[in-house]
Amino acid sequence: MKQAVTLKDLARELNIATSTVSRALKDSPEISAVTRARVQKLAKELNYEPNALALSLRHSKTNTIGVILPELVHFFFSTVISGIEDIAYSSGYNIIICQSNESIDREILDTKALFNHRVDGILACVSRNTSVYDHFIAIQDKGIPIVFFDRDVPIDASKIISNDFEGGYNATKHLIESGKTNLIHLSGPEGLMLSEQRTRGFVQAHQDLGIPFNKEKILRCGDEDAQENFKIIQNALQKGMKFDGIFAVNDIAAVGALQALQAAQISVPQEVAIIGYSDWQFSSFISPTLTTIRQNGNEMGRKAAELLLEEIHSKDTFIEPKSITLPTEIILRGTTLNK
Amino acid sequence: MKQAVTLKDLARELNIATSTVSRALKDSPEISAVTRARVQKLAKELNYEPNALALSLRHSKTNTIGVILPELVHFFFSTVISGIEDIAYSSGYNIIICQSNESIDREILDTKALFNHRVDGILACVSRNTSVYDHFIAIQDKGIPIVFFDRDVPIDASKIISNDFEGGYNATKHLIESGKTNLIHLSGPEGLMLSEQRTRGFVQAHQDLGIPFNKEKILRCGDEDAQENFKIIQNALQKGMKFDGIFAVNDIAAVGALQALQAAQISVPQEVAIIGYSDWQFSSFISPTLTTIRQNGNEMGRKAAELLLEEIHSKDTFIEPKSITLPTEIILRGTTLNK
DNA sequence: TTTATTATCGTAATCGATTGCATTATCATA
DNA sequence: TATGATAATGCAATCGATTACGATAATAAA
Repeated sequence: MKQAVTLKDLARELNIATSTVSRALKDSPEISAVTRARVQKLAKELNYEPNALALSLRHSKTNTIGVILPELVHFFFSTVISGIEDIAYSSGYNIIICQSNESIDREILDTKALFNHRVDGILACVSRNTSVYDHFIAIQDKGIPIVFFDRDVPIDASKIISNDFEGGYNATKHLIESGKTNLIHLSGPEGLMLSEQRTRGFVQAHQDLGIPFNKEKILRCGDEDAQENFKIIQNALQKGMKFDGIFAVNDIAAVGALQALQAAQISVPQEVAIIGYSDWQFSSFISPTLTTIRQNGNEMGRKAAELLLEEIHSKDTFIEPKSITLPTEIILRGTTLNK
Repeated sequence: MKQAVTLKDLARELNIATSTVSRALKDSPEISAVTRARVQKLAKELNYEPNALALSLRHSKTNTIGVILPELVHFFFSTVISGIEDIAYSSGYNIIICQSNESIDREILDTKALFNHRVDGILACVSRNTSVYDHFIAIQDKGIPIVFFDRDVPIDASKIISNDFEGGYNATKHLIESGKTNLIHLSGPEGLMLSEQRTRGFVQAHQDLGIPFNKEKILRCGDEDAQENFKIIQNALQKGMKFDGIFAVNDIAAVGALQALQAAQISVPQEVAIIGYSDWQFSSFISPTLTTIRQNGNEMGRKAAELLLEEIHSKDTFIEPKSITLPTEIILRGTTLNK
């Protein structure tokens, strides 16, 4: 096991100063062509690679960005990461990934770890349980730019989120316009702004289109768990609840609902239509195929990374935080009547 | 925007040497209790955090491990990463992730970048197009341990792979034992050892169970693309090919096949049974639910990380490379007859 | 009182690279 | 033959921390 080759090694070998080696390697005109050639030849021979740590320390620049997100095993988030990675890579940045597992404690440790690693910036999607934001503000105060994505936060920073209100609104509107007027909504966890926005869209669409609405139409479904939602719908059916359309806060919940309906011999979409959210990979595989709202995760990741890099590169001059809202797209498939 | 607080800042403020500050912060008995208290108090006040870069440079230890894999948007890989992250986190390590996008060039750059960042070790799943391994060997030679996962490589290093032969064998055996004897196999890309192993299992099961076999039964399906496999099966049907069971190299291919059969009004599993591979999330959602071979990605990630950490911690004393083969599990569902 | 001992803290080298500022050598010009 | 200009290279500080070693002072022992 050899130790890595350093500038000093090259210098010793050639009997010159490390500063000369350093300059020669970057083709500085200060160094004679002969010396430059000798240095570069030896560097190639010994397979010299500069120590990024030393460079980072010297320049106070790591060319690394940190990413904090709630979960890795999640289709949407994986597409976001992929988008981030694309942009980061093509700009010469590496990414350090931390998953908070929806834990605020973990999130706090992650921000600290990323700061200690002196990442040049952070991309974060806060955990579902985050209600204080001091750990992010502390980081910002130390001059590290942060861009938030997917989940909105009450912090003065750039953020890029999906238009969840619009998504919820259009999903609901689509159901209503296809003739369904007695809708229920499987809503996400309380306090998660994103799911509350979708719910708000659900309510607003009712009002705008003159469809009566009451709170009983909202069933809280908590986690992304098909089984749980299966039971919720099964329960509702047993209680004799009447409805002809379901707007689920995500595709997993929609699948649970679909299966409950199928188990109860209720035809989809004829008797009950279903629309999900996020366009998971499986949504075009199941039968009937799932109508859903697509959020472009890759795009979100790319935009977030671009925004962050912009802030990093202009760290000196103050940059006004931007808020970007990405539009959603409705994907019409088999679980709704598409007239 | 404040600059980060350094030891020197604390030292200047208290009018003592940085070495004293350093020792005081780690409760060294060399430092008087009074001084210790003063230092620690100020450190807390100013929110001092040690610069991990400087520490890494000093100790030649970054507490970071690099991960190279072909793709992020992939259920199996995301579970592997999650497993890696679990172990890494609980051991105080961060992970830097690079996706090669199945490109050897990209992979080479990634290994270089990770080396330059002086990661303490690397976990790698080689790209599908990797046939030379110099870039990995170069890294090894510099004393950085590498553990390979999922895809086998002809390198003297620890590796942890799934028993693809067993998986292919059991999948085929299951089909045969459920009464299907005229099977076809949608195989993965040529040269990818993992898919060749599955194919080998397919062939071996035929031999062991006395079922005639010929090469026409193997249809190469290349990528993980439902559409492509839809067409392959559609084509086969149009050509009048006869079969009563399909073993697909992955669940995506299996879904494509399933849809082609459904489009042709062929009942699954009565007329044709299907078994996939990997147990993607959607496989229990589709209809009929997909019988498949489960590989425990999380487990693979955890084991790989554990193996790597072991090598990192005993970097001085030579450690014999280990090869771990993880067993697979067959998940019986609706697309096969389960007697 | 003197020496030994201990408690406490500072000095300086180090990790690997960069870079402003000498320094030396060479050559041309006055 | 000085002298100034220029080319080529070396010295040393720096980034932020650690740590072996040295230094000082106070206290204890002789």
